[in-house]
Amino acid sequence: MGHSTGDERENRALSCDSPLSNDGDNFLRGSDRGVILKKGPWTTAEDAILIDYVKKHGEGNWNSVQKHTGLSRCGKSCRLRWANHLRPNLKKGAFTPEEERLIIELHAKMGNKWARMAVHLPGRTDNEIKNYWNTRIKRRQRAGLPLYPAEFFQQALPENQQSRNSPGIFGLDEGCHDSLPSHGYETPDVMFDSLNMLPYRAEFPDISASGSLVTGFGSPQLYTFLPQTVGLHKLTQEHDEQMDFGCSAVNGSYPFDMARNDRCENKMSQSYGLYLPSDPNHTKQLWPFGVSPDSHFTSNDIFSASEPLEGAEKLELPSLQYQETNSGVWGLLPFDAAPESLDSFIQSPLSGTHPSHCSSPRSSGLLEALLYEAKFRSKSENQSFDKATSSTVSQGAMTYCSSLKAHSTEIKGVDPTSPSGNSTGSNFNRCSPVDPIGTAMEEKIRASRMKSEVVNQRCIVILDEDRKENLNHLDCSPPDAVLGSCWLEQSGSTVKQRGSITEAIFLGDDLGSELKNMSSRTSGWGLGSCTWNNMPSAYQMSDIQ
DNA sequence: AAAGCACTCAACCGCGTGCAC
DNA sequence: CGTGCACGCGGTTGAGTGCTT
Repeated sequence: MGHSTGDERENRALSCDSPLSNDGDNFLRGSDRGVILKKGPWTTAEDAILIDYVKKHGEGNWNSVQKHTGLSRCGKSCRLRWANHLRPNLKKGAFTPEEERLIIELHAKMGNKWARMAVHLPGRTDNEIKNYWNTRIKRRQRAGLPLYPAEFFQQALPENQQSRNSPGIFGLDEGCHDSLPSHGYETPDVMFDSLNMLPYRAEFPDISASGSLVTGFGSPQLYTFLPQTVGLHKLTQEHDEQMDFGCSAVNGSYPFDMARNDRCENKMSQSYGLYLPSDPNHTKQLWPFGVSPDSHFTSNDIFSASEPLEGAEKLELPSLQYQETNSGVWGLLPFDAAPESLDSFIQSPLSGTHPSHCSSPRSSGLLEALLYEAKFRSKSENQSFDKATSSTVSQGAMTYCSSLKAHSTEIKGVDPTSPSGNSTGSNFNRCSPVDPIGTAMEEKIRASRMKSEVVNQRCIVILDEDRKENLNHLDCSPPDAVLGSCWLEQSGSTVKQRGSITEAIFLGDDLGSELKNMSSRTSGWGLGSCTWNNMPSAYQMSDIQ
C-alpha cells in the first residue's frame, strides 16, 4: 500500500533509545552529538544510503550507520528498515495459501513469536507475519469465523483419529471449531510438521495477547493444554484469542473454541503455562502421559483409557481453563459424574443439563485426562502399580495438571446444581487448602488411590509441600477450591506422597489477592501455572470426602 | 464527488537480553 | 557486580489507501 517512502511524511520525529531531545515535530536531536535524527517513512535516497552502507560494512553496528553515512536515522530505525524492506531475498506481496497455512500452524505452535515464525517463512519478516496475523484475527473475528479453520484440524488429525473421534481432538464442532490457542506463550510446541502434531514442550505463557485481541475480546488470552487421551499424544494450546469456555468441558465441549462468537460469550480468561523445571531451557520434547516418540505408542495406537501407561518419567502437564458458558463462571470439571459414566464422558457428550451453545460429543482434554486416569487407576489397581518396583516411581504414571483461573466473584456464581458449580463449591469443602498436605489428606489420597472406582470425583489434589506454610497462612474460607496435583510415589502396592507440588491453583473467595501474591512469590509466572518436578506420577484425588 | 469508515502496513516504542567494560 | 550499549522482539501507532454510502 501506500506506505512506501512518502517523502511528504518523512519528517516525523523519531525517538530512539539514545537520548534525544525533541527538536520540533519531525526531528529529534541527539543530545550527545547534536545530530538531528529523522523519523517516519524512508525515502529512496535514504534506502540507497543504507543499502550502500550494509554492502560495505555488513549488517550490525547499526548505530554507526549515522556516523558513517550521515544518514539522519538512528540505528534502530536503520536495522528495522534493512530487516523489513531492504535486505535481499525479501519476498514481497501477499502471502501464498501455503504460507498462510504455515503461519497458522506456526502460530498454533509458537504463539506470538513472530521472529521465530519468520524463520520458517523465508523472505518474510516478523513484522509482516505479525501484521498479517493481526489482520487475519480481526477479519475472522468480524466474520465470526474460527481462527483456525476446521479443515486445518482435520488435516492435522491422523486418519484414525479423525475416524474414531471425529470431529477430532480439538472438538471442532460445527460452529465450535475455533480453537487452537495461541497465546502468547510459546508453549506447547505443538508440532504441525507434516500435519502431525507432536507433543509440545510448554514454555511460559506470554500473558499479553496481541493488542487487537485483547482489545477486541476484552479479555486476556487464555491458554489451554489438553492431554490427548484418546488415540493421540497431542497437545495443543490456546492463546492469543479468547477461548470460549462456553464450549468447555463443563458443557461437553472442548475448551478450544476461542473464537468470539455470540454463542459463547467471552469472559475473563487467563493464561497459564507449564514446563518442566528439570528442563529449564524447555528444550526437551515432552510427551503427554509419558509417551515418548519412541515409546510403544504409535500414531496408530489408541491411547486406551483402559490401559495403563508405563515409562512415564517426565510429563508435560496440561492446564485447563474453562468457563461456564452462561454464567461466565470459572468452574471445575463435572466431577459429579457417576463412575460408570466415565467412559461415556470420554466418548459422549456430557449431561444435557448444562446448556451448551457449542455442545460437543467429547469432553475437554483435561476431563478426558481426569476420566482416563480415574479409569486407568481403577483398572490398573492391581496391575501396573503393583508391578512397580520399590525404586521405580515411574511405572504406570500418568500425569496431568489443571489450572483454573481464580475469580472469586465468578466462582460465586456457579450454579450449585450444575456439575461444575457443584464441584466448585464442594471441591473446596473437601479439599481445603488450609491444610493441603496434612495427614488426613494423605489418607484421603491413599484411600482414593485404593478405590477401584472413581466415585464422585471432587478435585485434583492440591498439595504443595514447599508452599505448605504459605498455604496455611491463607485465610481460606469456603466455598473455595484448590486445584492442582500432588506427586505421589509409588512403592509396591502403596502410594505415598512423595514430593512437592510447586504450584497450586486456587479458586474461591478471599484467595484472589493472597494467592496472586503467593503465586508471584512462589512461581514467578503467575497464578495458575504449574511447575512439575521430575516426579513420576500425580494422583488425582477422587472422592475426597 | 465527497465524506466516512475500515483496512493495511511501515515505522515507532518500550522492554528484555546479552555482552563488554 | 554494576553500568552502559547494542540489538532483537513484540506491541502499538498512525498515515495512506480503498471501499462503501
